[in-house]
Amino acid sequence: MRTHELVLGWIEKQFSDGKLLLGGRLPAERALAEQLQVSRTSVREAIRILEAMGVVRAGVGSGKDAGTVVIAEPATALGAALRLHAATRHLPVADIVETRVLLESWAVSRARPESPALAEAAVLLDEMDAGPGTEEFLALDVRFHLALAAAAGNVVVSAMMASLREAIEGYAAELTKNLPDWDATAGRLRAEHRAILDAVNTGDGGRAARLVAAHIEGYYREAGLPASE
Amino acid sequence: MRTHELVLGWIEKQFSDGKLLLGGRLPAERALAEQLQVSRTSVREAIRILEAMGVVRAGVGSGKDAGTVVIAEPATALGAALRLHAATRHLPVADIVETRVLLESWAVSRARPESPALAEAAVLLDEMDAGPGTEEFLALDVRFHLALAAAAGNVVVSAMMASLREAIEGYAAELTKNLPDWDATAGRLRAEHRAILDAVNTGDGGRAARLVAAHIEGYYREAGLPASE
DNA sequence: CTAATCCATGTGGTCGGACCACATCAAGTA
DNA sequence: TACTTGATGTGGTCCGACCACATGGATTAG
Repeated sequence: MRTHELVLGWIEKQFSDGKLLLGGRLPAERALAEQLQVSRTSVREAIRILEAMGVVRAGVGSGKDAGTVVIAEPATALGAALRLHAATRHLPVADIVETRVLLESWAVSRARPESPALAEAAVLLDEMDAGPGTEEFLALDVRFHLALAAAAGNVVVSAMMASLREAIEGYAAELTKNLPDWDATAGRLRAEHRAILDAVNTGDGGRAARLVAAHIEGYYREAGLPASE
Repeated sequence: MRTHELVLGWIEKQFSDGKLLLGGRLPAERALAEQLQVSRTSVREAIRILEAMGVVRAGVGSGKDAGTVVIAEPATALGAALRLHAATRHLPVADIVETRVLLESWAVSRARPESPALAEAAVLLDEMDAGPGTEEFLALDVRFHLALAAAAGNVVVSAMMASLREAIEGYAAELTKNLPDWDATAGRLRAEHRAILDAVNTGDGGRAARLVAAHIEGYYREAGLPASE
């Protein structure tokens, strides 16, 4: 077993033993190296992996944001992984979109009308009505869909949705350029958003699921989603 | 921007430009360091991340399996990420199980009866009838469910399912110890497997989805899935 | 006494060099 | 011909050094 894997195992054990909590700090790299009797290099490689996994964040300097602190951002890891594999052309974009439809349909069908995330979603829709630019509109769109997903109360599904979105973010931005009339599309999207949110708020999960599936698939179809290879 | 991120970006660009294909090799660490005018340390940190993401595999020595070669194992990355976050108690096991039910139900409802993966699944069921030990039974069970998922033809869903399974693998193994009568449970699971595969083979996706959901939820309920915190 | 300045301290980030273990392959040898 | 041996190239590990940065206390100017 390689040395950095040993370090990784030690740190993971600290996690499962509850000795490292969210917001807590790992020992300093030099201290950890001495404690585990390994080189600082190996400690750093382990920390690099944890950082890529969205489990810790490394900060220089001293004080508040310094040191290596424990965070909880699973979407970071999933997003980076999907993005990399998409870059290698081994994850068909069509599969990613299909998975997004699957997860999001489920999420809205399970969303609880009393969830505070829905109130946030409503605010986002108002902002989208205020006539933002294309880029801003898309950013709000992402947040709206994530808020919808959050209302289902399953953090795994939320993280996966966020990561799918991140993985095809650049791709989606490219697609908007294929649209014949952005203003018309934006108007349609806004209306569909209202309908989806309304269905969720009235507790009609089935209708919300159908609407959101049509919403996503319709968008990619209009923008010219290429056939899978 | 940190140096290893620069290296990461360069390599990712090679991917998206199609200059690095599956089975291909990255330049040697020392060569890459010189080419990008960075230290070998930074190159190694970037490679460590790619390795954790399931994008490359590093091998020592020379010849066939040596060097850093490009692979495509997205499930590795997703699984490791979920496992780590589960260890930090920030991913409720209940959410993971729920997501597994969601993905697997969808997969079997979409499975194509003519898929070769189903034939493989049938073989696995025969092996499970041959009376393997508990550990072996569980290993076959994993492969059976993955084969079912593969029949849906969506690699993203397959990868996510595999990773969910990996994340709670140790946990599931613990659960079996809670079972009052393993032989009885194993017999029931085998019967349920047959019913699921039969539903898929006859093209009854709806029934297959209901069966698989009940199959998974029933197992965790029997084994005493703790309430989410 | 107050306020600004300066510096000691500790953190991660980067670098270059060295050595090791390993696997292969070619040259040399029995 | 068959075996041995060494050269070569790969990743794995370690060490020591220096840098940039942020803080906090000591020092100094007002």
